[in-house]
Amino acid sequence: MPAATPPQEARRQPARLPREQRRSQLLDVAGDLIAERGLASVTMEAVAARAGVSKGLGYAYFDNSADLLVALFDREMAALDARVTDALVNAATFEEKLRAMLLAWFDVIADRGALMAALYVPDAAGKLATRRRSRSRDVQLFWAQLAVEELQLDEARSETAAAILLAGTNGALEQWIGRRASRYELVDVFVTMAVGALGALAADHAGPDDRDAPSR
Amino acid sequence: MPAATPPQEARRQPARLPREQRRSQLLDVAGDLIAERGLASVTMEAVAARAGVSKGLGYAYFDNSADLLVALFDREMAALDARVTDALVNAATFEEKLRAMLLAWFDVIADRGALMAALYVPDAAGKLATRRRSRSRDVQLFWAQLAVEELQLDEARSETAAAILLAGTNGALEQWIGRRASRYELVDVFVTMAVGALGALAADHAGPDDRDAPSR
Amino acid sequence: MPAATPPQEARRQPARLPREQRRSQLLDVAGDLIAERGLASVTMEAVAARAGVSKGLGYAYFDNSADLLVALFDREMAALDARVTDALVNAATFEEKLRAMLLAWFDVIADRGALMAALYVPDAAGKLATRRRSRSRDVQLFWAQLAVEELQLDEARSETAAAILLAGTNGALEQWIGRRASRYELVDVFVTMAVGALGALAADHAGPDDRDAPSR
Amino acid sequence: MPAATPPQEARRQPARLPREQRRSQLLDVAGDLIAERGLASVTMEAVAARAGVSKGLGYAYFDNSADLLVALFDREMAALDARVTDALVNAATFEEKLRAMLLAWFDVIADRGALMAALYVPDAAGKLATRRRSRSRDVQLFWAQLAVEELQLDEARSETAAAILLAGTNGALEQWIGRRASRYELVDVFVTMAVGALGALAADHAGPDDRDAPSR
DNA sequence: AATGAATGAGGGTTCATTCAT
DNA sequence: CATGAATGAACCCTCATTCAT
Repeated sequence: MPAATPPQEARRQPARLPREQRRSQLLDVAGDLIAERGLASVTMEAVAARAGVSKGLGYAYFDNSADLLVALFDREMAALDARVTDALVNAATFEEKLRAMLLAWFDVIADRGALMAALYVPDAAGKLATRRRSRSRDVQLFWAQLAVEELQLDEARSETAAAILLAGTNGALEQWIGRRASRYELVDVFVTMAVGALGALAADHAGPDDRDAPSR
Repeated sequence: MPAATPPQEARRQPARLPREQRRSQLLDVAGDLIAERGLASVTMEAVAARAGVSKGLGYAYFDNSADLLVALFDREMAALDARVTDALVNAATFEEKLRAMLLAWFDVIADRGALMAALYVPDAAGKLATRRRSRSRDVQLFWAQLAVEELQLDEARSETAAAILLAGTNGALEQWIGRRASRYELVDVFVTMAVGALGALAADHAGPDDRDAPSR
Repeated sequence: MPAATPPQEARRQPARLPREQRRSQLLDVAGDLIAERGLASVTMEAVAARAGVSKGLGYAYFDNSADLLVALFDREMAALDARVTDALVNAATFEEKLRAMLLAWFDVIADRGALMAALYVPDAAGKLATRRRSRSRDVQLFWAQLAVEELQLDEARSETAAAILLAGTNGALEQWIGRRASRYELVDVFVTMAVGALGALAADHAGPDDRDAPSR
Repeated sequence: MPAATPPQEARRQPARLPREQRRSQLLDVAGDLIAERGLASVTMEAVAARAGVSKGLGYAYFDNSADLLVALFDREMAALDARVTDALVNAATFEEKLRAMLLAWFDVIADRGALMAALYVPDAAGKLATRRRSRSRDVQLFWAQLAVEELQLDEARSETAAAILLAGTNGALEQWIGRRASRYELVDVFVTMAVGALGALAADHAGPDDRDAPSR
């Protein structure tokens, strides 16, 4: 956009800012952009314009645009983890933990909705995708471990089960976003299903030991 | 190596092709690109280059790259549906159907692997996303209906459950792609979990009629 | 435009056509396009599509798109000339001739309005502009000659006067198109002005013979 | 001549330029292009190439080529207006004003010749045409008003007369450009004609009150 | 720490035109 | 006479990124 662009957005903060504050402001702006216009709208140029700083400044804080995205992802996920960790403190049983985690998760989505959705969704491209995958794996292992400890599942199946359940939360999320069920209904159904599923798995495991034979 | 630049890509076919064949070739090429470098790598230019045709030719077949993607999605999903439909013919119980569908699905993935993964994964942008969402909803309703009929779940929870389970298949898929489990193990685990989950849901529903009280 | 374009416009005439008829049809189509969407919309592709023939066919009739435009211009101008010539037959005085010509001209514009306007307007580019200029010069000389004969103006000034008056008709045309005056009012005003202007010129010429001296 | 390709165009100035200066340079270049190769030759790319800057730079100054053209038009017309306004200061009678304006106008054309011609000529397309039309209307109304005040013409006919005379100046211009008459001859002829034309109109108006009867 | 001019690559799109069939 | 696949040039536009100040 050429000639005489008057400042059209909020979040202007022209003057010199201490490093951390400026960095944080840029991330905020990127987050707003994502929430409003999607991941693809996060260009260094757009972020700078909206932050009211010059085009080049972003590069003093992030090596390139992919890095900016990764930094934002890390910040948001750290916040999410903090909430989940908090929620887990008071949960005793596996079911309670599951429920607590889901509620915490839904809380964060309710707060930073579109942003989280955009960040959390897999799309295979770039550094962000790599980071996301690595995080997903961590979360998956955390839950797999929990299932091993609390439900005595074997490790391999526990991991698979965790992957499936975690992916399943996306389904719940979509139902929620599509306004087809309330947050509490969803958590109830999900927890019931998860407990049922893991129970069945534990039972199956205890039973017929011929996992590679006849039945298949 | 001097002079004579060798043909750098397969699939070169500079000659005149009948319309349908060229169209199909362009879709193939787009599929290859997706599988190798992700959705975002499908530009009209890249497709043309790889197909060994001129930049402009693609526009004689697709209005733009979004349309090309939708066309590819439709083609691949039609193939998937055909296989799944075949598989369901010989399945009697719900569990058998589930297993049949999953196996058919994995078969297709085994064939067209990364492509399917990339196409099937949710992201936020463009016509493809719309198309995908609409399809997902259809599939979800199909399974929800099945659950209602065969397991006597109520409709609302059945829908939610279908959404969760369908999303869960993505988890299984990732495990498989990450080579962390075999196709058959995954299907076993998934079916066991699904049956357990739906059973728990049916039981829960039949039981305590106070969906908003004590036990929760 | 790709895939399955159904015939959306009239003037289809698929089968083999005698040469002159096809040529004429293509010119008609080009004329329609100009009238509806302006000169720039006349591309070989658009003409072919609207005529319901294949893209390449136009080149069997016109060497290139500029030639097509010139051919159309010639055809339309020939029609205009025929009308004007007709109108002049019954006009005796210079004033009558002027009036007759203007009315004939307005008639044609009323008929083929937008097309004539687009064709007749100078825009400096390409063969069409050249042709238009050459025609304008011819018309100008015709009227200059008339003024010399009937009003005894000297040739040089007569030519200039003709150029000015002819250009002036564009002003009248714009007034008409802008609906700011009726055709008859415009002709009246124009004829009055033209006669007054030429009379003043004749008088001036007769008078002070010092065309390059004091008064200036 | 071997090696060392010489700088092929003047106006190269690769270095960093203050914003206004660069903008102005780009307009200059566009003007040159128009004068030499017509309106249609003004593409963002051609302007950049000729200015010796990169393809994208133009977009930092103008949204697109249509905007660039409008900016150029505005700049040139402002210069023209300034000259005409100057010239009018010392003119007392209508005839003197007319003459002053014409001379000022011819002066500007002599300076920026082909450019003005190309910009001032009506064509059908885009923002430039809109701008030009609006300006033409303003100029027309200015002269119409003058004629009303000084020659007691009625408003409606005065407007029409102004439109015709203004358009007529294009004819004079063409004569000049075609080197068929000198600037002073043209102004003389034009002024004589204009005064004669308006006089005739005033007389006609005063005379027969039956504008829609016998004589026609 | 910050600006803002400038580059250059990448992708989009349209058409005139050619040519094998 | 007619089709329609294919090319290639010319434009359009957006950004990541660099760099002198």
